[in-house]
Amino acid sequence: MSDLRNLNKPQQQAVEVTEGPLLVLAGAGSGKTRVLTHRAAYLIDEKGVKPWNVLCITFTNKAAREMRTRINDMVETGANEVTVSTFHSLCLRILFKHAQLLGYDPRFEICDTADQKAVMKQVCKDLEVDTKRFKERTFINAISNAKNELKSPADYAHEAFGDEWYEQVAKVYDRYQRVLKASNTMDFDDLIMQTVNLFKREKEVLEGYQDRFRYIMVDEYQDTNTAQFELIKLLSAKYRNLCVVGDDDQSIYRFRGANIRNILDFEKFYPEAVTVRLEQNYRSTQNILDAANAVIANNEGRKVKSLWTSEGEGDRLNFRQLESASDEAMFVAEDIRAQVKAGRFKYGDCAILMRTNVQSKEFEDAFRVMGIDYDLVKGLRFWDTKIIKDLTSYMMTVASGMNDMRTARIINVPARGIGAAGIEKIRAYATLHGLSMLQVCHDHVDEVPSLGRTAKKAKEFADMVYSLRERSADMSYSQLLTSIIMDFEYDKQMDADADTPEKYNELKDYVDKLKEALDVYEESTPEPDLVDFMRQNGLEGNNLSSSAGGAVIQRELTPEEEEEQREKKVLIMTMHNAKGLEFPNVYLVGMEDGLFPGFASVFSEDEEDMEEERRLCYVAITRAKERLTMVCAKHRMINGETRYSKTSRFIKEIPIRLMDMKLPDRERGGGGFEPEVPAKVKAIPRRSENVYSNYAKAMKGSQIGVRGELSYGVSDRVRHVKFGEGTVLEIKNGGRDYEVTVEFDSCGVKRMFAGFAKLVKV
DNA sequence: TTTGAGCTAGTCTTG
DNA sequence: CTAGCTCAAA
Repeated sequence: MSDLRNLNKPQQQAVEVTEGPLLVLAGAGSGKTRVLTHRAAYLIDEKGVKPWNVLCITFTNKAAREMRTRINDMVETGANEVTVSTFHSLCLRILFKHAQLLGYDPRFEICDTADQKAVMKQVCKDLEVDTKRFKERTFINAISNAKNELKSPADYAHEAFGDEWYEQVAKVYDRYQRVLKASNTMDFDDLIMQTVNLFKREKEVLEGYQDRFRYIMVDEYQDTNTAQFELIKLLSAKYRNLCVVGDDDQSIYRFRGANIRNILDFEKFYPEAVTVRLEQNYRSTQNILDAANAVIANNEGRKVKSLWTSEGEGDRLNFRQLESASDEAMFVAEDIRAQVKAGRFKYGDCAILMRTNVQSKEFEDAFRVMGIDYDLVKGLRFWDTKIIKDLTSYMMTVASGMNDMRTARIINVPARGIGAAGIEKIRAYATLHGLSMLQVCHDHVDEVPSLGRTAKKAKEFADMVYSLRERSADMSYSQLLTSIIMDFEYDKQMDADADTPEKYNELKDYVDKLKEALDVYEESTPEPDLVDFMRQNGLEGNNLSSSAGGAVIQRELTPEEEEEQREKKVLIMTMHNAKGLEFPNVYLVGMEDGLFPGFASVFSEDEEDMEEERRLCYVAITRAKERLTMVCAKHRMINGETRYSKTSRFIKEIPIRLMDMKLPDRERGGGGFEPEVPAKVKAIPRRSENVYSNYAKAMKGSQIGVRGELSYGVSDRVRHVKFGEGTVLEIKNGGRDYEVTVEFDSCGVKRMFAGFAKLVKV
């Protein structure tokens, strides 16, 4: 049960304010999950709130699971009655019950990312959109943004004001939405938007849920978008017991619709709101926190917070500039090995955090060379994998064949002579006659005009489906899957998809994983149903990692596996992926202007872009518990050309007193790699003046194209590797580098930094 | 219809 | 550089 003595003062306050709106500004590592779980327990055990009146909303399944177990551990009775759910699965459950009111069949399916793409392709073709000019991907993003802003196709068209692009999006959006509805499907954004629509339209339904969820808590509130904000606003409108927990400094998902104003303006929306700040950090040393505080203090739009710990200063932060990207990786690998040898950290205590995924390659190579086990956390999700999508589509087609999206996906996988043109003809005939594509293939192929040879192939395919359907009556789902792979020769496809033996094994692992998931589902569900299985799992975003051994494991592990991983494996992941995690020994890599902060934010007019990047830096720094090392390279290959970069401005925002230029104590292990550092740097004792001068030297070494080094001036002719020849219009001293404006003969005026552009006078 | 050569574009990413 | 996709030849 909840014991408030385990909490610090602000934490206690956050737990005890149970009535009315409450904003908890929870800095990184300040124990917000603790507060949330204690709060749930306090409501139920102390305030006598019924468990089923409590709702906890999170963003990720992982967070929901964690919250669930912790609430179960803490709440004395009825913990299972507390609703702990992600936004999407909450909405899914609500829509499930009231789909008819919105004109959907209650057995609607979820359209995931891959399905979206297929639909969009179709839509663009139907509307004869020039996909060279307007990319499918861009439309999908635009539609997603529109839905996150609760804009209907009509709203969108209304706001287009004759702008060609917006007009185009409005048309595509409208068509896309019709296709989804016709196939009784909702995409992820629909789940939220349609629930909001439902609540706005059906007052009694809304009131039912308001009475059900009298106490609402929202985690990671800074990541909410407009639709989610609206949803919460509606749900909490009657009782106004809304507790939101978040950290505006950790808002790093603007690019996918998160609206930081939701948290910044919370007190404006709810004037009676109580605000609690959690600033005591239980994760990192004071030096790490000071660095994080110093960096984030450069942001304008934020609620001022300052993290502190009672645990002491700890080590200073390490910074090193290496020559190239591979040197950077080798340096990190060597440093990790030295730390492990010294007995200070285990491999599993170490994490490499990078800005972009492409940076991982060098580190993988370095770790492989040094024989260090690692895990690369990929953004790829299990249910989004081609093979899983194929196999589940097969299963659904064999089971019912009602969903043309799924049938179309696999009808020619592996290739069996039914090409795109043939599929279109079958689809057209099916829509015309209100049949499914599978029915057409089975019963009406000869009526489809000009199918030619394809007709026979399509019939054969349908016959196989029907034959397996009959035999499948007393098969388990996993047996059905095995039969599918045999009957439809899917192993041929696996061969085609895998160019290496490792890849092939990976695919086989996926098949086994799917079988396992099917078995588990079937055994634990009284009335197993494939649509239900798909719906549940479609929302589960298990991330995958791939490791040196080629084995594939899911990110969510059993405790034993997790323990093993902690011991043995260095983790490589993006900074975004690291949010919410913590590691004793952290490496921030690629700390270069143009990489982190990224290109776009450096050149952006919008100051907010740089601020978001800085928040990401804040998130990255605060992942470290004990030791933080930041590294960068003077040059690296980006998009096929060598790019020279200056040290990240974020490094320069960290006070020098927190930095340590000392080299790590490395035992010579015969790795054959000697970092390129002047010998005298190693010998210098750790005195601050010297630290400063080394620091300054390191900084200076990174200055490419400083004053006086430009070989050209205004109105000179210059050559650029990519853009060709042009005339220099303007040279501006941007402080750290020159900003050069050039009019290129072939592609017009471009503005660039001299250090990046490598312009040559001609 | 299939396959492979050539072109293009290139943050981050939950459900 | 390289992954992913389009288009042209077989």
